[in-house]
Amino acid sequence: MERRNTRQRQLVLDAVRDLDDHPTADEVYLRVREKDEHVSRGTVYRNLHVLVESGDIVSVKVSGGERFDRRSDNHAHLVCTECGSVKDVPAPDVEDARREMERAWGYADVRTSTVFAGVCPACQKKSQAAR
Amino acid sequence: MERRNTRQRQLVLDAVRDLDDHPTADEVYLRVREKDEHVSRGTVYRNLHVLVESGDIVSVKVSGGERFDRRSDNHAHLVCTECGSVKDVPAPDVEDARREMERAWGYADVRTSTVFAGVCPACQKKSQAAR
DNA sequence: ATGTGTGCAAAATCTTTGCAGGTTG
DNA sequence: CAACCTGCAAAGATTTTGCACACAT
Repeated sequence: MERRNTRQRQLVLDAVRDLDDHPTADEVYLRVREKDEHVSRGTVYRNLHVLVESGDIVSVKVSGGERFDRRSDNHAHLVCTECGSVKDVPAPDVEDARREMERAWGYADVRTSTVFAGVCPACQKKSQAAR
Repeated sequence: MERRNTRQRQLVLDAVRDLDDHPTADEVYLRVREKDEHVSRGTVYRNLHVLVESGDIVSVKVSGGERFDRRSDNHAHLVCTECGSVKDVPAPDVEDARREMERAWGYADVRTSTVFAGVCPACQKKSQAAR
């Protein structure tokens, strides 16, 4: 159960922090590889899980798959359903509701994730042009 | 672009509505197969996408993959990070924030998804017992 | 020392797609 | 009949895992 500090784990954490555009697992892998040719995909996946588990990073599920993000309680995500881009936005306050999950249903350690999904301005233009 | 009403599409829609425990694509497939042996996985996946696109059903992304749900604007989801169960809960009001996404960033057709994640009572007991 | 973590590659999942033929409106 | 849609199976994409060795504590 002890958590060790390996170079690879640090590289994965750094990669997620450096890439602040919500990278996919594979993008993290590629970034890590820039620093060290020998790190394997398996290691990156394993460490992403460990880091999410420990709360050092956050996993964001959107259409198109799983993305990772540096920890930050106070933002939500705004994703474009056309191009898949993910944008940080201020989080709405759902603290009351969150507490209610713990109180009313007895869940522990409840975390909140708010995702807004729509069509970004660029993609609106694009689909207009296509018409 | 015309939308046709095929037996298979109806079966998929019915399956999602019948299974009200937020089925995975594969669970929908299995359910459909109970009614008709010959429907293929490809067809189920294709129709799930079509139905999400048209708003007849909703896709819920949680740890562990994509789930589907009958349309229902006024609920959020409470998922257990241990067993993966998904529960419907009343949605917190984030309408102001949602509108702000459209106003401030120019996104169109913005939809909201709120997901709470924690450990359900049953899983809390389990991990206590394991100690 | 000891048990975590790693690299590698294979395996397991899960989802998409090409194609030939069937169906809907 | 002209789109659409389907079944099948193969291909793609993504993630997990077994194993032997390496390394942090």
